[in-house]
Amino acid sequence: MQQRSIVEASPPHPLLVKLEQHTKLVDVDRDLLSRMLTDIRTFDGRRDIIRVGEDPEFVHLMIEGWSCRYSIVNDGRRQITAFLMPGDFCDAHIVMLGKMDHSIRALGHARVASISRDLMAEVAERPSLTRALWWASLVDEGISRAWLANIGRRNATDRVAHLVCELHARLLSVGMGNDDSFEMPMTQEDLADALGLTSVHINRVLRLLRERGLMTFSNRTMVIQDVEALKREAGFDPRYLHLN
Amino acid sequence: MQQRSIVEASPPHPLLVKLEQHTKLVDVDRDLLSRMLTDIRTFDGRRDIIRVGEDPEFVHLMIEGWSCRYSIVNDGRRQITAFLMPGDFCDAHIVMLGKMDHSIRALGHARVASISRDLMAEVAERPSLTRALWWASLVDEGISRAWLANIGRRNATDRVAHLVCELHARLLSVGMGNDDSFEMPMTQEDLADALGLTSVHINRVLRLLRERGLMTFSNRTMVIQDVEALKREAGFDPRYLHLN
DNA sequence: CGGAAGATTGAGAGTTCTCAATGCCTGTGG
DNA sequence: CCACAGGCATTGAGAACTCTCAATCTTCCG
Repeated sequence: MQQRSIVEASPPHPLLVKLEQHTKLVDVDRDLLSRMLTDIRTFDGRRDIIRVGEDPEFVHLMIEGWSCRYSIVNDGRRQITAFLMPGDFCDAHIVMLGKMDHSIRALGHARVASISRDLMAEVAERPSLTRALWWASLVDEGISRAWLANIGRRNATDRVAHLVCELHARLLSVGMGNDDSFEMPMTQEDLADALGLTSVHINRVLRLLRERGLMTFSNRTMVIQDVEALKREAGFDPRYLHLN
Repeated sequence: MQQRSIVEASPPHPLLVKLEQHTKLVDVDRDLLSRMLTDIRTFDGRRDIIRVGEDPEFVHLMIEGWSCRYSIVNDGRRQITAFLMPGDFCDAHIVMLGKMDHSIRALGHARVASISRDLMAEVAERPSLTRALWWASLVDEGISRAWLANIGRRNATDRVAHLVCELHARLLSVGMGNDDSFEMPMTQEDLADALGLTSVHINRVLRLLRERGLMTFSNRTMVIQDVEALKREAGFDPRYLHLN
């Protein structure tokens, strides 16, 4: 019972919060999910979790901290195509596709669960979980499309604002972060590589947003001073996140 | 046998070619797939097949011609997030996600199959088909990431070159197009909206590529004069398409 | 304390955009 | 069969946004 109370005292795991938004899970499902969280590895800043071309033995799931998907284009420049936070799968697709077509790297301190293919097969037996994971994968696809619109059709300031709104909404949806601030281990260069800009320009844009009283980013902490104004600036419409 | 020879004379359906690349299908599967192709609607240029916010009764599948996914950002500008060709599903995800978070529009003359939810449920009963459709959806996700890298980290010329290489490879993979040319109903404005550029700039880039002897686009026909040089220019690495 | 990574700022260059005019092609109605 | 309208393509000129290069400052960590 002590164990139980400790469990109840700590907030529910982001993965659970996320999946239960749209799928009713029963105890069998929860047990299976908790077995996914047993084999956990720690990565410290800027180390690759998986590299392009690999066919990893395990499926990886973010437990704590952040990571990013990225690709290197031919001239050596990097594009970050997703930020992953607790509850996000790194490579559920690898079961189908074989080799990774991009890499995944930890940002700051991160803990990642390794899930054996056998266990994933067990998960696939349960329709409720299959549906839940499929749903999560489709939301990721929606996020990817939203990033395309962001990079393709917004100026630098609005891109930053939009990304911040998204990360804030996603954190809240897994029971993390705070009404008006959150921790974010990215460097300005990471933001640049995610938004199709340079770190120098990101720096100027952050200053502008700070001067306009919209948000402040320093010491790995994002403080949103005026949530509504920031959303308005970014043209942020959260429907693509398919939250409840 | 006459029937047979007619079937053999006409090229196999793009959807079959696509799915059989990675999944062994049996006759039951093929029958089911052919039942998906019975209810076909025709769309003529620039008409929406599905609109953002809708929860369509049918799932849509491209049979002939092209369409695009697109979103409108707050200031009215458009971002195309995917080009769909025969064999591509428009909205398989709608079964899970509910409302559309983007719209889909026909480009030029297009024929689209409407598939009832009942039939989709039947499809979902067959693991081979489920796997095949899931695989297709994951490839779409990979394409989306490749577009992010393209828009975020390549200059205008290389973006156009990369897109052309991709469309060419995808057409070949479903048994369409030609070794060095293909039909493409997009306007220069469509290309611009897909690549995060303006139509004026697309025009200049097309001229440049033409003058350099790499490719020519006119009268809705793309002619690739030097395939290898174009791939080199674009830094095109087709692994993200997961072809065999 | 020293070194390395990251943040900040300035100045000038470059790519892409905007605005605007013109040309081309196609389908339609007289 | 021709004139015309509308959509699309093409070109020029100047403006705007973002990049590059480079120096300096700050923070973090061993």
